[in-house]
Amino acid sequence: MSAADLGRSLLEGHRVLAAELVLSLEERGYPDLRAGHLAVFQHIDRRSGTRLTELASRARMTKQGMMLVVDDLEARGYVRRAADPEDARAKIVKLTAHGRRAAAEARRAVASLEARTKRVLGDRRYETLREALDQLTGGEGSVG
Amino acid sequence: MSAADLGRSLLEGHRVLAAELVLSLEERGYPDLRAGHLAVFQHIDRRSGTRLTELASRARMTKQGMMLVVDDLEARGYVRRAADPEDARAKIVKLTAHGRRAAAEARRAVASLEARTKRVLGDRRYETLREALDQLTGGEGSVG
DNA sequence: CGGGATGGTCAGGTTGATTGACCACCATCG
DNA sequence: CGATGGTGGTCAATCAACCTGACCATCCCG
Repeated sequence: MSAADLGRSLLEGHRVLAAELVLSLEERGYPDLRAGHLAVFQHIDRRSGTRLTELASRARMTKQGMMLVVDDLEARGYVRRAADPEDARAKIVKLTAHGRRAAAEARRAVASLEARTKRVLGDRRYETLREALDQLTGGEGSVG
Repeated sequence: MSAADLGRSLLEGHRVLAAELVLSLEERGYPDLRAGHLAVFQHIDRRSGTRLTELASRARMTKQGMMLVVDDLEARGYVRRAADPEDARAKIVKLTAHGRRAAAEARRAVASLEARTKRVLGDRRYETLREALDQLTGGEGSVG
C-alpha cells in the first residue's frame, strides 16, 4: 500500500459514491440525472434562480465546467436560462417545475447516501475522512 | 456539507495527489511520466517482466486500460514488449534500462509523497483515511 | 468616453477509465 | 486428430468530469 494506491482509492471512492447516487436517482424516477447535476441542484436558489458564474463559484468549478452541466440540464428540461433584468450580459439559471421536483428528490437521495455512508463508516471515521480530505485539498492545493 | 461534496472531495483529493506525484517526477528528471504510469512501475517484475493481463489484474484495472498505459510507456521507451516463450499468445512487458531507472525514481517519489501526506495528516488520520476508503470501495463496491 | 473587468460562450484538449468486438492461440474432451 | 471454450492481446468507440485559451458584449469606474 502506497501513496499511489491512496490516490487511486480516492478516485475509486468518488466513483462508488457517484454510482450510488445515480442508482438512487434512478430508483426515484430520474434515470437521466448524473452526479454532476447535483452541483446545480445543491447550489441554485430554488425560487429566484442563480447566475451561471455564481453557481460555478459555489460549486467550486470553472464556469466552463458549470456550462456543460447547465447545458445538459437545460436540454433535459430541468432548468432554463432567463435574461437577468439587472445585467444584460448575465443570464439567470432557473429551475423548471420538473427541475424543482427533481431537486427535491435529489436532495433526499444525497441525504440518504450520506446517512448510509455514515452508518457504514461510523460517525467518527466519517468525520475524520472529511477532515483528512479537507486538509489534503483545502490548503493551497498542495500537500508539501 | 453533504455526501455529494464528499464525492467531489474524493475526486479532488485524487487530483491533488496525482498532481504532486507528477511534479515530483518532473523534479526528478522525468517530465513525461504521469500518475497512471505508476501502475506499471509498481506492479511489474523488475527483472523478468510481467504480462499485460497480470499487470492489469495487479493494478485492478481492465486490460484495455493497462494497454493504454503500456502503449504510452513503450512509445516513451520505458518498457518494451517481448514474446513469451511459454505462450505464443502472450507478450511480456519488460522495463528497459531507462525504465528501470525511472521505476526506481518513481518509487522514491511515491515514498516521499506518502511521507509528506502522513506528516500533513498525522499518522492516525492517515490510517483512518485509508481504512475508510477501503471500506467505501473495498466491499462489493457498494455502500448500501 | 475609454479601458479594464465580468458574464457567458465556443473550441479543443486531458486524464482515467469503460464496453464491445475480434482474432490468434492454448488446453481439453472425446 | 478435431471441435470447443477460455485466455492474451488488440482495436475502436465512448464516457465523465474536468481544464485552458480565446472571444465578444456589456458593465463600471475614472
